[in-house]
Amino acid sequence: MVKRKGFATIKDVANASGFSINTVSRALSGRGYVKKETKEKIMRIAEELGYSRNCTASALRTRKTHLVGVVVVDNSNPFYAEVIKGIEFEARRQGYTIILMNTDRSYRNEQMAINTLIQRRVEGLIITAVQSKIDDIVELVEKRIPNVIVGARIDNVNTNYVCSDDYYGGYLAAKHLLDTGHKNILFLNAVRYKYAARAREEGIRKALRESSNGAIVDVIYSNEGYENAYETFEAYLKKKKGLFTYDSIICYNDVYAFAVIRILKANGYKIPEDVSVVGFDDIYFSSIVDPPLTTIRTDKVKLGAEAFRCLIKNIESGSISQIILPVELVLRGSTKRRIL
Amino acid sequence: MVKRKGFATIKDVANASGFSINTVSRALSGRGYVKKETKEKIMRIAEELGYSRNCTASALRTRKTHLVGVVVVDNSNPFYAEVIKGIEFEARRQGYTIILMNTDRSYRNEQMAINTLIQRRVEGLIITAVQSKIDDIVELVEKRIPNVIVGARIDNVNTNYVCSDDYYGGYLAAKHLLDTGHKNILFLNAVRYKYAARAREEGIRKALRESSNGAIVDVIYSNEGYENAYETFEAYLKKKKGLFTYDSIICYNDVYAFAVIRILKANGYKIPEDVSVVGFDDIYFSSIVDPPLTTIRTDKVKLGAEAFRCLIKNIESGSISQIILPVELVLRGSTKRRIL
DNA sequence: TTGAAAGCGCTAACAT
DNA sequence: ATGTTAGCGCTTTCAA
Repeated sequence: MVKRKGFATIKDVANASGFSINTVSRALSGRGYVKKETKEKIMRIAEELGYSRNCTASALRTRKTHLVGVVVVDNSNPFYAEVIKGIEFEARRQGYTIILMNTDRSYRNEQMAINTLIQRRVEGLIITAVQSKIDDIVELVEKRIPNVIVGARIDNVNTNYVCSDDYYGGYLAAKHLLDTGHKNILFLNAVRYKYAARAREEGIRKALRESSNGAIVDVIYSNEGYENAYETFEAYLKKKKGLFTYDSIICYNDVYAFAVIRILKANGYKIPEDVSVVGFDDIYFSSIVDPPLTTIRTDKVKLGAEAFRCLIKNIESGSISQIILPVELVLRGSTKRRIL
Repeated sequence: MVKRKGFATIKDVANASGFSINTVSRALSGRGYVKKETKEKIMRIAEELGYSRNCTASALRTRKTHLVGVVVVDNSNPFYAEVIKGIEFEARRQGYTIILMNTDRSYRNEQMAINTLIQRRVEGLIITAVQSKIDDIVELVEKRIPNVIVGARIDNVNTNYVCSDDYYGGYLAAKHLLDTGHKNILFLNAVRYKYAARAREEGIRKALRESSNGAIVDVIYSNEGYENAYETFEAYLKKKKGLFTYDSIICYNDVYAFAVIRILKANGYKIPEDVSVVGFDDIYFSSIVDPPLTTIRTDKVKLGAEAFRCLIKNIESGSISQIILPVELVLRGSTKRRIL
């Protein structure tokens, strides 16, 4: 504690204990042989001096930062928030630490974030952003920087991904509505360049093809976020002069569903008596709102934890994992049990 | 790109360009004089070689990691999520990067997190956890590790904090109810060791003292989280045999309010006709639920951004900031406009 | 079982 | 305007 500034170093501990720097290093880092007594003495003195291992230094030497970069659009989005929770939990469990960066939906920010993280020598990246272009991912793969994409399949690039079974989710949502007698479905989808948007739509169409009871589905598209969904659906209703001819709506995600329910209620429609509403994701609040939302659940925390595990596997063995997690239909109050 | 592994270093760039390591360093880091042409040439070659600055190395040398540690209970909690968003945004703007760690409400995890972050030589810590004991904070101050507490005042320790005006928030909430004719208020508070819980309760009591119209307030306490609040309030109602004699409830936060509304509805009470409900925080979903929640708003993103700025100020000048951000009453559908 | 020496990639003095 | 040298704190051969 005599040094002018900062923490004691192994050198300080070496001087104070009479052993060499090397011996101290081995004692404190745990690798290499050190006599038990020696080790104990060194540990004690380190404690006394307030020694704290300098990760920066050891990372430089060993080329292992035990750091993982996490890039998301917005950490406060309830979906991403839970994914991050899963990543952080698993990372901590395995002795890693995560650096979090938001992109605020800007492609440029995404690039800068990736760059920053590489300069910090993270051992890998978990990315949930992927703004339209996949060039950056290709570049990561070329640079041999381990990475995992969360929430989307990227079939033309050979890299890791973890996503939920969006296709089957769409299928389940539509099937439920059809099975309970709904005939006119509106799908308020996200914009089409998103993988999940396409997959969910296809799943829905499949269910319709199978049912062959004359039911129909129409699709409209909205940018993401409550506000955008709200605007889109409100404009749609206005165009139709408030006349809503569908008996059910599937929404791209739960937040879209909240917007839709709000607007429908404001226009005098009862949920689910007049219109059944199905969401996607089952975010935390979906069970709390009134009526509780019927939705396609996907385990977001698991999505994150799984993504981290893939990353580590990729770092350690170079193997590529492409994982699709199961989804399930959660029946709640926003859909009618049976029509007629 | 000839090296067996990893990125090109300034040494590689030096060799390839014919300049010395030092010149390359100055050219690429931007500090120190370099002739314009030289700089351009070096930049070009660095680009060609796929050079990427190694932050680990420069951090070791300069003792500046430009890293900030963020410790929260749970990043997926909507309140903390927005605080984190504010921190991350401001940090990124100022060239810093954040390391995120959850404590899962465990004091032990909190200690381990702080330890890990110190070993990584973060330049400061932003902590929103503070599980009962403040010993850790005291220790940080003693170790001269800059830190900012978010969401609580710690008066007996001389360190930075940023919180919202909980006392006035409580006052506002109660005053609103009293002004609109409510006479019997129940306050579903969090456990008392939380600073915010005590402050809000005191604010409420102040409003009652001022009004002197015979109104009363009773207080019950619940651990945090939707589930806990749900259980507590349900048990309370059951004890009262479903008979609820209050005309209004103030809840420790919005999530508590959601639980309360859910239970009251289930017991046949109409909100706000039978019971007015006020929350705290104004999290994102409070405007979306039905009825939209009257609540005391605090700018959570700003809370985070402000916390980061305090931290930097503390790092750079050693000055201590203790900031209390204003709150405001947001009137929505969960409270009656006037009784009688 | 311990120590000496070299070096990870970078920057800061100091010299030229 | 550029180069030389030393060293941040740690780990890793290689010796002893």
